Amino acid sequence: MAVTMKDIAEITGVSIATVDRALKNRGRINPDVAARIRKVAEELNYKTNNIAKSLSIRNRQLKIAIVFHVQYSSFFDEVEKGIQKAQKEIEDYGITVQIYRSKSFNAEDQLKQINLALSEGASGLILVPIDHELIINKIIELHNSGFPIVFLSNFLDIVQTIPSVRCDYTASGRIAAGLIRLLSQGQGNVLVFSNSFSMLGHKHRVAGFSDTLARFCPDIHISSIIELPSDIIDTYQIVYSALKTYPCQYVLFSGNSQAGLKAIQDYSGDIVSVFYDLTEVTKQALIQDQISAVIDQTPIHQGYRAVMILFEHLTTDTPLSSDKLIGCQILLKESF
Amino acid sequence: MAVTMKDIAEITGVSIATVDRALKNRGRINPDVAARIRKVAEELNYKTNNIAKSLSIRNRQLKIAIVFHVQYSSFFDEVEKGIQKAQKEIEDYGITVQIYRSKSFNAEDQLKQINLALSEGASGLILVPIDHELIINKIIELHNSGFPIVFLSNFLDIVQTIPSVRCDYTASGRIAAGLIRLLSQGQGNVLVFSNSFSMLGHKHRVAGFSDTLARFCPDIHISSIIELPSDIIDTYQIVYSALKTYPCQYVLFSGNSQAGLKAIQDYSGDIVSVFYDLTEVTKQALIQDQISAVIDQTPIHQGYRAVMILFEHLTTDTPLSSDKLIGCQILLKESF
DNA sequence: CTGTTAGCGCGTTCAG
DNA sequence: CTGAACGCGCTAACAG
Repeated sequence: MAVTMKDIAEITGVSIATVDRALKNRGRINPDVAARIRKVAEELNYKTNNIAKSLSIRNRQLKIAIVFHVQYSSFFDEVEKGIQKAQKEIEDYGITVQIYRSKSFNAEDQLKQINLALSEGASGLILVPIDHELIINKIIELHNSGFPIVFLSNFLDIVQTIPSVRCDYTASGRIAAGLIRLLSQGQGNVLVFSNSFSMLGHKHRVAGFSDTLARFCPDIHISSIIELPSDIIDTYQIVYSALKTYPCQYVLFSGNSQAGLKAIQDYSGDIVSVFYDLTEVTKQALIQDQISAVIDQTPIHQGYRAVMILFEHLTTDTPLSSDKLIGCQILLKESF
Repeated sequence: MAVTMKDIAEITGVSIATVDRALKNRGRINPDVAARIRKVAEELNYKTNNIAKSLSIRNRQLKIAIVFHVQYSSFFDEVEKGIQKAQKEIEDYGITVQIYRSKSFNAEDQLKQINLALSEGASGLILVPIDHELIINKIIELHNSGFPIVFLSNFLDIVQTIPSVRCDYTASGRIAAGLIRLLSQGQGNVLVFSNSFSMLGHKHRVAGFSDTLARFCPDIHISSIIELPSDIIDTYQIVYSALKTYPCQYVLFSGNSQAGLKAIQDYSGDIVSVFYDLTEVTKQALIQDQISAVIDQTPIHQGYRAVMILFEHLTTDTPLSSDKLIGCQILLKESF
């Protein structure tokens, strides 16, 4: 049996409340008896029982707010599934989870959503931060006041002390390089498409890709790196013309996969491609041999982890510290 | 706020104890009031709060016993890490976890360990079952008496109603086929090594592999399928001589990786290989380009899930039903 | 500075 | 057949 506060109270001959004060540093206690209690607790290896604790603190009405940076995205739709899974697991603890969505990449609106969440009693924030002064300032303000924040899928290198639950972007770039290596037998030209570099992770990913290629495959050349917009039509046109401009046998694609896929098909060259992110579109393309591999960032897992980390922090005394990097997965048509 | 038994008691004008009897079918209750209570509970969407429940039932001293089929294996060493992770998560619920190990593939000893576990008060059993009459009979006996059992990493097709937490073996075979397809450009001979077919999963895996190859890659031929013993020296010799006997460019290997790797190196042909299971040995081989890819069955995850499933069953009223298939992962040297 | 008490939601006696 | 009362381990408000 694990040792309880009651045990310690009996041993030290004080009341449970005093043990509580000593162990949780709630002040108003004689330093000597506090020290004695702490010593006994240490010796007996006392650990607070978090499930009992949570039962008791449920009247605090803890609330986790999640603020997205867009109204909709297929990726964040999956993230949300993970959030819901976590929500179910923690609802018995009396903790509420609510999602707020800002207009796409609109910093002012995201700020508004953050404030809304706060006014609605959020006790912690999970945020897909837009890289903008307004947001950064707000984050710093909250963070300095001790308000718990967790970044999700994205991060800001300005605020290093806030943990971020996201894909290991560099690793996902490396793995893409590995796949291109296998597919190409070490020779040829790759054309790289990436979505917005205003999302820091995408920069890291491309860097991971090109560094690894340079290291292991000196005979594979990157014919160009093209940054993609969020608009689907624009994406199509940019991809299509890039394919004409930069001849290549291989494509690494991250962006709107529907547009990318269509452009590659319309171009009708002999192209072997690796896409990021599993969606119905990429899955079907994989199965139909239009894509050779998909690298998935397991968005469900990301959403789940983010909520659970904040939950643990709010409910126990786990500090919110380092980034939680989520591994990514290689998928082939045989994976289904 | 979620609705509690107290709420229902107040609404229906009975005591909490009566609500309890009605909702948990504990008998000794007037059918009419029971029906009324159940109706209200239904309407209010009452769900029992499992964390409160667990606090209350902790004096039952629930104990999860895990019985392995070997004393040691690198794979089950990883499985154990997952078990320990789960153990930490559930210790606040007052649940004990204990591991028993039988002598390698020794059914009599495994039976002894099972009985030991039971005599030491196990309330549920996680088992890596040895495919032997002694074990099967014991399992059936326990299962029929309603004792909760979960299979781990292995399964027996005789006892279909016992859930099994394990790799999706067929899928892992398919994925191997996919990797060989990519590596070979669809042409060549593969030599397949598998560990004992007395473990049912291995049969399924090879079937998944050859079926998929036949379907997608008619020009890749399986030169032979070799069953491997557990002894490391024997493995080495069998692999070595198989390589001489069956010329091939590709190898799919599941077994003692140290022996397999050494045999392939000593043979010194030009062989591209895919290995199952990530260990320090296969990881290093991957990094040093001796192996092209590793398919990992995420043993940690398996151990973790098995414990959590049994935990949930014991602590809530989740039925123990269908198999939980764990996906496997493709690893390249760029994955590290 | 310290102890008593109530309560979180549920399970379980023990009276009635 | 039903209800009051206690306990699981911890927090918190209130006396003292």
